[in-house]
Amino acid sequence: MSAKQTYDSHQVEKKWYAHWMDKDYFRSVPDEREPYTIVIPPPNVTGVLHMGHMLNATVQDILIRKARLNGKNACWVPGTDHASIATEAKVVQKLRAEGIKKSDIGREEFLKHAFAWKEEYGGIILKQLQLLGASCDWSRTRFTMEPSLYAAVIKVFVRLYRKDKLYRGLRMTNWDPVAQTVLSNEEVIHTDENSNLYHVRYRVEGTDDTYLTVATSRPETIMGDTALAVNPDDPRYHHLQGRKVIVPLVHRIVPIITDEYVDQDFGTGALKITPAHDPNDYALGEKYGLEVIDTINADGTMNELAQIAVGLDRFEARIEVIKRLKESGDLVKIEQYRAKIGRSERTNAVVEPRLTLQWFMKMDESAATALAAVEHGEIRFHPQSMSNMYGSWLREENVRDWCISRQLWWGQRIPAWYHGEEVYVAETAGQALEEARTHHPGLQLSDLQQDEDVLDTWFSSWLWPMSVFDGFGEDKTELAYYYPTNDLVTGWDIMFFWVARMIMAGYEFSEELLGKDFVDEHGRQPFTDVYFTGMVRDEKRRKMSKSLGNSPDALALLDKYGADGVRYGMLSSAAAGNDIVFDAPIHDGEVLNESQLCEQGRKFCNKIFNANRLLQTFELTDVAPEPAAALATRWLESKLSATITEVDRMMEEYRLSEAMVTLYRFIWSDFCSWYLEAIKPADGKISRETQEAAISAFERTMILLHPFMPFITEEVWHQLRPREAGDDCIVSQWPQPGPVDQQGLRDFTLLQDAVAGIRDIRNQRGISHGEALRLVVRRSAQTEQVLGADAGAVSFLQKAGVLVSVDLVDAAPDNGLPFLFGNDTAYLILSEEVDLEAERAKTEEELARLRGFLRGIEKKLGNERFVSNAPDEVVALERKKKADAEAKIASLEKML
RNA sequence: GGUCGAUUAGCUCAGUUGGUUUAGAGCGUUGCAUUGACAUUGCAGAGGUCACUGGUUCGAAUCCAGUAUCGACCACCA
Repeated sequence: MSAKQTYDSHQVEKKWYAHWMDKDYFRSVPDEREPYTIVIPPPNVTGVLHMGHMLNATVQDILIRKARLNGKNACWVPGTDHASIATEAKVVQKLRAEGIKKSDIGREEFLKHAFAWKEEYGGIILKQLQLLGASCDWSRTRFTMEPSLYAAVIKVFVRLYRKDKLYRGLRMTNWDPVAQTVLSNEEVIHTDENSNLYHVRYRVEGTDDTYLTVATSRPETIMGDTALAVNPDDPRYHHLQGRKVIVPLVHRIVPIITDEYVDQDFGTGALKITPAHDPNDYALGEKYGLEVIDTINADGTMNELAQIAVGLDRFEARIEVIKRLKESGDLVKIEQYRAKIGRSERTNAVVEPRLTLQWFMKMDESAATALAAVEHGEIRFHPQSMSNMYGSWLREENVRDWCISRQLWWGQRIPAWYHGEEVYVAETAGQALEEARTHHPGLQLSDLQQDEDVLDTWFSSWLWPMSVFDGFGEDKTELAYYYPTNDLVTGWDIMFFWVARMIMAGYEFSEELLGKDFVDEHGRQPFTDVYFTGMVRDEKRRKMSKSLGNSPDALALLDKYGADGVRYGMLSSAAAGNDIVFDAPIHDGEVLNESQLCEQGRKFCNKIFNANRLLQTFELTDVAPEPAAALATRWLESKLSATITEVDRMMEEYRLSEAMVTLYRFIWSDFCSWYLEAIKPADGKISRETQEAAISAFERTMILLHPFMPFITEEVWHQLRPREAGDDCIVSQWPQPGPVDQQGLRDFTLLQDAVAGIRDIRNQRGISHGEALRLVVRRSAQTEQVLGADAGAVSFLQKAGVLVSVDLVDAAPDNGLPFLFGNDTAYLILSEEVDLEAERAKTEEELARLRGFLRGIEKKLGNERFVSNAPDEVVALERKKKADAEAKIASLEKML
C-alpha cells in the first residue's frame, strides 16, 4: 500500500475546470428542455474578488449545478458593470499620476483611456470566479457598456421619456464635490459623527444691542443666509416677528420669518435660512420667496458670492468664518453635538446639498407595481423577512423620484439634445434633428447641443435580466426562452439600488418586448425568487471592506484551503440572509489566522479522498457478501435514500447550508465511520457485490455533494470506476431516493447504540479496543428480532464491538458488566474483577433519570384532557414511550 | 423619531406550519486509544432552567403581550 496521502486541490481544480470548459458543459443554448436561469450580479469591471463575491458566486453555482444535474438547461450569465463613478474615479486618478487632467484631454480622449483601462483590468474578477469553480456560460459574458447594452439603455431612456416618466428639473440634490457629480439619495450614506453646534448672534436691525441667536452646524454658509426663522408660537421671539436682522461678516439685511417647521426645543429655537445649501432651507425659501445665494463651487470651495474665505475649501472656510465671528464677538458659544453626516458611497466625501439641473424618473407608479409584485408572491424573497425591508422602502411615503443623470463621462450619454430652452429626446442625433426641424425647418446638427451628462450606473443595471439576452434588440428568441429568470442571488445591501429597480424594469418593459400573451402566460417579473446573502463580516463583526483592510485575500484563501474547502467554509455558516462572520483575517496575501471553517472544509475533502482510496485497495473475490456487510449495505441504502429526500427538501426551501451539513454528516459518520468500517475486510478481500454496492452508493453521494464541492466530487467520481468519455459527475443525473426501510433503520440504530455502550465500557475501564470480549444478551422479543432475524446483526456487532461471541441467554451471567441494549440488558463478560459499587451507582443514576422521565409521561397520560384532545398518534407515541421506559427500568432493576 | 429583526452549550449557529424518548451540529475543551484509507483519525465525557415576566393551550425554544439587551433599515430637526 502506498504511503499516506492528502488531497491536493491545486492540480485537481486546474484539471477539471479545464475539462469542463473543454467539454462546453457551462454553455447553454435554447432547446426543448426547461430552462433554469441566473444572471450574475455584475461586479464592477475593475474590481477584484472579495469575500462577498465569493459567497454570492458560491450560492449561485450551487443552484446552477443542481439544476444542471436535474436535467434542466442551466444558464448562468456572467458579466461586469461599468460602475461609472468608481471607474471614472480610478481613471482620473491614474491620469493625474501621469500629469494629465481630465478637463484638458476632453471627453473623447478620456473615454479612450477609460476603455483601455477596462481592457487591462476588466474581467480579472471573472477569471478569479473561475478559480472558485463558477460554472458560468462564459461565452455569454456581457458588459453594461458594450454596444448592445448601451443601445438598450438609450432606447429605454427614450421610451420612458415618451411615456412622460422622465423630466428634467432644477432641484436640491446630493453633490459629491470629489467626484463632482450629483448622487441619488441611495448613494448617500448617513452616519453619526461628532460635530459642533455653533451659536451665532445676528443683530436686529435698528437696534444696538438686541440680538437673535441661532444654532448652526455649518457656519461657513452664513454668507448665503437670506432669512432667519422662528416658530410663530414661540413667546421668546414674539417681539421680533416682522423685524429684520443683519447677517454677521457680510452685513446683509434679511427678514425674520415665522414657520411651524421650526422646532422650539432645538438649539435656540431660531434657525438660519440658507436656501442654496440645505434642502429644508430651500423648501422654506421657495415658500417665502427668499433669495438663493449659492456660495459654494462644484469642487467644494467658496466662490466670490461668499465674499469671505473665497477659494478656500468648505471646511477650511468654516475655520476661517469661526475665527472672524470670534473676532467680531458674534460667536456666542460652541456646543458638542452628534449629527448625521451624509457621505458619498463611492468617494466618502461629505455630500453637499446643491441646487442643480438634473434628469429624474418618476417613481410613484413603478414603486407601487414593484411592491405589489412581492406582496402578491409573484416574486418570493428568501429569507421571507427581507420583504419587510423592501416594503418599507417602496411604500408610497418613502418613495422619491430617481435622479438618473450624473456629471461624468464614463457611462451612457443622455440622448437629449438642446436648442436653447427646447429639448429633443431621441435615440440618435439625426432623429433629434429631424424632430427639431418640425419646429425649426432650417436647423442644422451644429445648432443642437447634446446633454453633457451620462446616466446613473443603475440605469443600465436595472435592465440586466433583459439586456443580457438582447431583449431590446431585434431577435427576441433568447429573451423568450430564458425570461423570466429563476433565482437572483445578491446581498441585501443593494436591494433598493438594484433588486427593486430590476423588478420595476421587468414590469415596465416585458410586455412591450415579449407581447401580452407571453407575459400573461410566463409572468412579467425578472426573476421568481431572490436569495439574499448576508454580509460577510470579520471576527469583530465589522463589515468587510477595502477601506478597513479587513477583507482576506480571496486568492490566498483559495490557494490555501482549495476552492471546495473555501466553498464549504463560507457556506457552512451562511443561512440565507444571515450575516456570516468570517474568521480568517489575511493581509497582503499572508494568512494570519487559520480559518477553522475553511480548514474543516479542507479536511472534509481529505476524508472523501481517502474514503475512495480505501475502496480502491480491496481485493475482489466472487464469494457471497459477508453477513455484516450485507446488513450494512441494506442499511446504507435506506440511509442514503432518506438523505436524498432530506437534501431535496432543504434545497427547495433554499436552506443550502443545512443541505450541505446533512451531506457532511452522511459522508463522515454514516458512510465512513459506520459503513466502511462494517464492510472493511480483515484480510483485504471483499465480495465483488459489496464493493459494487459501496461504489454505487458513494458515486451517488458524489453527485449530491457536487453542487457544493464540485472539484473533489468530480475527481473522486473518476477514480471510483473507469468512465467513458463524457461520463462526468457535473453532467450526471441527480439520484432518486429508493425505498426507506424504517424498521431496518431503527434496528440498526439499536446495534449502533450497543456498540457505543461497549466502547463506553472499554473507555471507562481502560480495556484496549483490540481485546476481543464476549457479549451476552438477554433474550426478549426485541433482542430476538434484532439479533435473531438477521445473521448480519450478530456479525456486525462482533466486528464493530470487537467481540469473540454474541449469545442470547435467558438468565443473567454472574460475571458480566451490564448495560442497556434497547429496552433490555446486555452483559459484557470481563476477565477481571468488576467494581460492583461503582457500577451500581451508575446504574442507579440512570434509573433515577428514567424514572423522572416516566413520571413526566405518566403525568401527561394521566391528564384526561391530553388523552381526549391530543391527536391519536401523539397519544400512541406517549404510550410507546411509557412502555419503553418501563421496560428499561425493569431491566435496570434486574441489573441491580 | 418610525419600522423590522435578533436573544438557544465557551464560540458560530440549526431547530420548517406547537407534540418520536425532558433541546441539536460544527469548532473549542477534557480523557482514552491509534499512526496500516484519512500531516491524523477514532471513541467517549463535560457543558444549556432555549434573555426575563406573564398569557393562550392537554402540551410552548416554537404562538401572544410586556420588559431588558443588542443590531439593522428608514427619516430634512438646524
